[in-house]
Amino acid sequence: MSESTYPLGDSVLIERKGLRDRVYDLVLDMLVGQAIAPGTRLSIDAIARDLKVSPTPVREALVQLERTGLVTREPLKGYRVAPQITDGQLESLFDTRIVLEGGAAALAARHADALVPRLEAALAEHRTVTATVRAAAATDGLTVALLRQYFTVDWNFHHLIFEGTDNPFLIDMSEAISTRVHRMRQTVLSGVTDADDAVAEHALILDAFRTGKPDAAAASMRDHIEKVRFRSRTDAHTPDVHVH
Amino acid sequence: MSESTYPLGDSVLIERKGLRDRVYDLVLDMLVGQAIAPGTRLSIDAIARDLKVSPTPVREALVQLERTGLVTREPLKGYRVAPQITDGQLESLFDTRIVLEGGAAALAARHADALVPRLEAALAEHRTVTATVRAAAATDGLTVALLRQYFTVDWNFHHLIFEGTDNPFLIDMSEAISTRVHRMRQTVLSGVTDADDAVAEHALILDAFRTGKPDAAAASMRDHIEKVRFRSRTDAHTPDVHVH
DNA sequence: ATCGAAAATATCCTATAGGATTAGCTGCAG
DNA sequence: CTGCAGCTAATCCTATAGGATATTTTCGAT
Repeated sequence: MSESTYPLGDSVLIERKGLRDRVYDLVLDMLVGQAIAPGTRLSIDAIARDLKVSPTPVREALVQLERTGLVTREPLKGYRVAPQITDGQLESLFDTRIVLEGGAAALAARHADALVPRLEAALAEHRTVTATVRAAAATDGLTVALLRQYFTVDWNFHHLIFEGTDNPFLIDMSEAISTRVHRMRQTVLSGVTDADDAVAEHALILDAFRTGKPDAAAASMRDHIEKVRFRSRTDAHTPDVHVH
Repeated sequence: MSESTYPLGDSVLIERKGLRDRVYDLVLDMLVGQAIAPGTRLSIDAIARDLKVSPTPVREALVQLERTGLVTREPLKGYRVAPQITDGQLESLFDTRIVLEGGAAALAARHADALVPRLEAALAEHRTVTATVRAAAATDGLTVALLRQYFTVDWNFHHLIFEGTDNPFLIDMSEAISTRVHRMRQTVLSGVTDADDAVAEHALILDAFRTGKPDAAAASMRDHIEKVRFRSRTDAHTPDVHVH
């Protein structure tokens, strides 16, 4: 038994990617989803009990999480949620983004013809969600889920450019950046007031890609990130927006 | 007890960084040290028996190794040594290095005054080891240890520039690059015939840093890596150099 | 002789138990 | 009331055992 006789074994086939990855996804969602206080202890046994698995896969997932910078580890003392990003680290993060995403834009411009349609679709979705967010903010119906959706479509534009490079190393590094950017947004809470600016700047980047010139694409990207940096600085210490 | 009364407790304090990191270092040395055939299975139990530890720390070390790209993993099938780098991946690696190290050079130029002395020392060491390698090659006394030493001092120059940025994210990414570059050198076996070229180009980079201009530093670094790429292309499929 | 199938081996994956260490709390002295 | 010693409890780390799966070997049929 256990041939392909019973085609309804799909549900168990989905499970066939190891417990480790499922635990990883769940803990990651928990970390980027709801803002958890930095320094909170992440007990291996407690997580294992909650998820009804043994500590071993939890341990492996945390090792993987550690390399993303979301959790920190002290030997013999356990894992903790990484401390809030400092102002200095924020500047370093933007410097890194300018280097990485600027270079990625230049490389992706080689395949501009294949990339432009995707960017257009992503930008259209970005516009739509931005309008929804504005309407919700006006009627005081801004939900956390809607915020997350906005962050996703915003980052999706940047991610497409990384994928456009067709460079596995750069794509891998983009994910390392992604987790940090998400974490930054939890604390800064910007990126909602400047939604229109972001859309406009993304449109400029798209125009640059339409020209097919690598330098233009890189310059527009660097310009965009530099402006995001500036807006983040000013919005850094303003009180949070009210969210339902 | 356990105050600073007994200062001889240092030896046990060295051990106090957990088995996982020690296993990681050992396996990493094994992978970058002696060239292991790609696709070789890395049995968790076998490694655990060899190192006289339980499988758990081995498992964690392999998860960490997986993110460096040195080993691959298939769920329910185990770990293997990552396949040899392909020509396309090699080009991608050089593209990534140009983006990352070019940007790092521009950022490190901010602290050029503190960085230049270190680069001078590293370059001097690079020169010394290069002379030793040349002499050894002439007398047919080229050892693997000497080769490793050369690779180390060569990369040390690049690593200093990353550290000069004082940017934790870029430094972290530099280590991700480092393992790939080491692995590439195992297969390409270049970097020994062009030792003099490398030293000369590093000297040019140092000169650029002396001017303190970020653009000059970045340009010299990109130029260097581009030349390394070109030399790697030509040397890619030449027979191996005889090494004792 | 070659191809296919089935059994045996080795390996991974998960679960549970025990020793060692650390964090938190209670109680007492100053 | 404050500070410190000592104890309790929770946690991490390591080790071992059992079930499930993949790979290899062997045997038999064409």
